[in-house]
Amino acid sequence: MSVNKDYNEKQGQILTTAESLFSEKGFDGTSVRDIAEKAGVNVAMISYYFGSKEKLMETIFERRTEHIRLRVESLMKDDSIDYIGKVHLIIDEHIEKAFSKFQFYKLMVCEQVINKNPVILDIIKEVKKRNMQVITELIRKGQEAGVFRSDVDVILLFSTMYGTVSHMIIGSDLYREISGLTHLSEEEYYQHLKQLLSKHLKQIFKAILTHEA
Amino acid sequence: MSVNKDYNEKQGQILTTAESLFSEKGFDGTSVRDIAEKAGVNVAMISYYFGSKEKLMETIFERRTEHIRLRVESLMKDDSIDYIGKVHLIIDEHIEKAFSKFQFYKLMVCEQVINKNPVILDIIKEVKKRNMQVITELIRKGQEAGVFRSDVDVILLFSTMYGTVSHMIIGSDLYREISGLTHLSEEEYYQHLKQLLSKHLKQIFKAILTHEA
Amino acid sequence: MSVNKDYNEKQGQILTTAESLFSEKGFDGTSVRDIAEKAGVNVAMISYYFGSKEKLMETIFERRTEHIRLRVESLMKDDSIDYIGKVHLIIDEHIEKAFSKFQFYKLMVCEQVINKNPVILDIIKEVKKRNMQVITELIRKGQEAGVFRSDVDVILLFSTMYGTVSHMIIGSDLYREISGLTHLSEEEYYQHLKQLLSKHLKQIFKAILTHEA
Amino acid sequence: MSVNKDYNEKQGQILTTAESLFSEKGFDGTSVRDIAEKAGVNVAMISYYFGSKEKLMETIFERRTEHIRLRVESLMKDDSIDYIGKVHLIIDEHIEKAFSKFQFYKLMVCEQVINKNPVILDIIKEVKKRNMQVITELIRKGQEAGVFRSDVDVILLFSTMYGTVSHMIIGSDLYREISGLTHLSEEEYYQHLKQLLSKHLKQIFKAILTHEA
DNA sequence: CATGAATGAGCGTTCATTCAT
DNA sequence: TATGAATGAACGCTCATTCAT
Repeated sequence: MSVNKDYNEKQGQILTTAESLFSEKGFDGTSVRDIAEKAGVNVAMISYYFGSKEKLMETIFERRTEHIRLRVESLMKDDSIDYIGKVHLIIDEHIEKAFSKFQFYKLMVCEQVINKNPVILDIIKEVKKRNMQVITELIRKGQEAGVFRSDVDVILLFSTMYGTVSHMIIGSDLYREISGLTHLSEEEYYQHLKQLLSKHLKQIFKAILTHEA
Repeated sequence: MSVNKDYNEKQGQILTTAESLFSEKGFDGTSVRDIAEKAGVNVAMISYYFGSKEKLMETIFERRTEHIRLRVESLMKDDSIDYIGKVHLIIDEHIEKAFSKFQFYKLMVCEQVINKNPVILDIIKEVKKRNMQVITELIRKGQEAGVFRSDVDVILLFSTMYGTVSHMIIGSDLYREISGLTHLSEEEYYQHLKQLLSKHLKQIFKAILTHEA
Repeated sequence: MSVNKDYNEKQGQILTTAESLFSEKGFDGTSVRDIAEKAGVNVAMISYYFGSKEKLMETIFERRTEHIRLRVESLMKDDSIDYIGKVHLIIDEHIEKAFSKFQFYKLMVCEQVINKNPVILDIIKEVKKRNMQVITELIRKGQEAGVFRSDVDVILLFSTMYGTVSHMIIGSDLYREISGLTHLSEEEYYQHLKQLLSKHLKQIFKAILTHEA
Repeated sequence: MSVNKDYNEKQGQILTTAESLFSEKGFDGTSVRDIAEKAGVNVAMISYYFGSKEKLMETIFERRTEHIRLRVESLMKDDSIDYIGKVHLIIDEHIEKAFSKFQFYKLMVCEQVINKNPVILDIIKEVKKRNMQVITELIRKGQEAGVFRSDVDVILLFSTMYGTVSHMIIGSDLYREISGLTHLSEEEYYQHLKQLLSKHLKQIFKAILTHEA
């Protein structure tokens, strides 16, 4: 099922380093020398292993595709969880994934904006479609069960979930400053954010999906 | 009141072209020769007018600062509009601004991610703080009037507004495809999106701000 | 007799500023913008007044030609001064001229090395030949009078005079440091140097020109 | 003992070519493309090997430092050579070194004038101090032995040696023309000059250092 | 299998100069 | 007469990539 190849230690090192640097300085703002140096490998090794800088970027996305994909499918079928509970699962999984690989999520946002590389764009589109299908299906069932309202725009709901989380991650520095939480470590502040976001999004989803407030 | 200088025709041409290219290909992915060629000016003219590529970018942001800033302040004082009405004004103004300068909004998202240039980051932070203050003030008054709930997190609300709109603009291609609206022109699709977003965000704000659904 | 044109105030300002900058940073290391800015004139004015940066340099040399030229000719004919006295006059005049326009002398040294501009080289050659003729003539007369030795190489003598003085001017910083005279102002140190050089060169000339020590 | 690194063939080729071009056209008057073309290497190779144009210049000076340094130290201790003989050794060694690397000596003169690069200036100062110490020590011993006069200014003597030789090298074209020796090759003329300079400087040193003429 | 050496292409910038006014 | 605006050319340098070993 997985398209992920196995990467040896050096390849993994390069991928992780590149992901980090691309996310911090952008694709064009990062040189292969930067990556090679920080990853402790030879410059030529990047072309050698991945073919080119572009292919390296694509490999980063391929490697993380698995991660972006919502994994709640099996739980969806679990009848012991109600529809709102399943929505909560989705929200929490998304938040968890986004914050655990926040550098990659930043990178993904930029790549969508710049959309220079069609391969990457396809990967992003594919996984987004996939995730939307999961949600669409859940909402459809909820609607059939009479739990969810019939006039729900999944795209908008999806955008709010992705958009709000992305925006918080991207602007976390500013919001930490405004919140006066500069005394927290990044890790602590992220834990705090995750809780806030979870509650916030659940409130929004409930309001939009259900008949009552 | 405005800090904007006046730009002559060529300067304006360069600024608009650069904004467009930076937004499409990123700052580092755009060369000054790209800009010069597309703007129909000499390469040297960019340094001549703006000092450097970086300064050009900063000038783009300075020029648009005015635009990003919410201008509803005066309407806020208009007693003939109720609190929810004022919230709607804010939402619609933000959507209108974002879509009318969508390239700049994309650029702004990427610059926040990459955050290489502190001058630009400061501009973004400043205007975001400013806009949040407007909203905070309105909500505070609404709370005093007993119209709005007391447990409102403005940052989260703000992030949802900005994040949802940004996300729709960034992913508009994908969502147009999924919606099956590829027959619409970009302009027509954007009009459609704006309406959807307006309704969507108003629903969310109402749910979060007010006591009833 | 003089080929010097009259320069208006701005032209003089440009010439003096350029002479100083060329001497400090070299011809190619100085931009016309540097000169214009420091001289407080428009950039275009340099081309306007002097035709080009090269012509400006040539004009600097033309203006100073008069200054480099030894002016002892009339004194040479004064029978009340003996031959050694006349040699002393030459030495002191050269030292005085070199130190009073030390920036130009530095510039002259560099231009001889770089010898890119034939016009300037010609100017230098002409005035050097002229000055050597004065000395040659004096020495010839001194030889005829039996005061000076017959085996004198004027070129070598000339080189020692010019070379020693140039070298002291060029390396004055180092020599001031070595001499432990850093407490003196440049002006004071130059006065000191001039006296030392005068005595030193007179000693050398006497040794080489005359029969006794 | 030597701080000189070993330079491979291409590095040596670049260094020699650059030294020649810098000496002929000045540092700022020489482009890295000039050097690369004349040295038969790629432009990028200069940055690749030396880091920058400036560093290349510094490397040229580092490479020649060894050469400038007077190497008579061992001979100084040879008791079979008298003090005047040792002075002659110094003079001849200096002349030999200067003429064998005359391009570098020209370069050194210009760099002292322009003194833009402190690294290079330090190298020059260091080696000059070093060489002056050698001479100072010799003269001191000669004075103790009663051979040399007590009132000797080493700086002036040093300046005369360096200055005269430099001046002859810089103005060799003019002096060859005046001497009517244009039929000689540069090599032949230099041999001739070296002999003249040797005799001339020895005569000067003798006059200044010793009690008799 | 891995890499140091090397390179053509392109980068952002500065240059001396021109020209319309 | 004097100058702000503008420019083609060249600058030093970095880039991703190739290739012999």
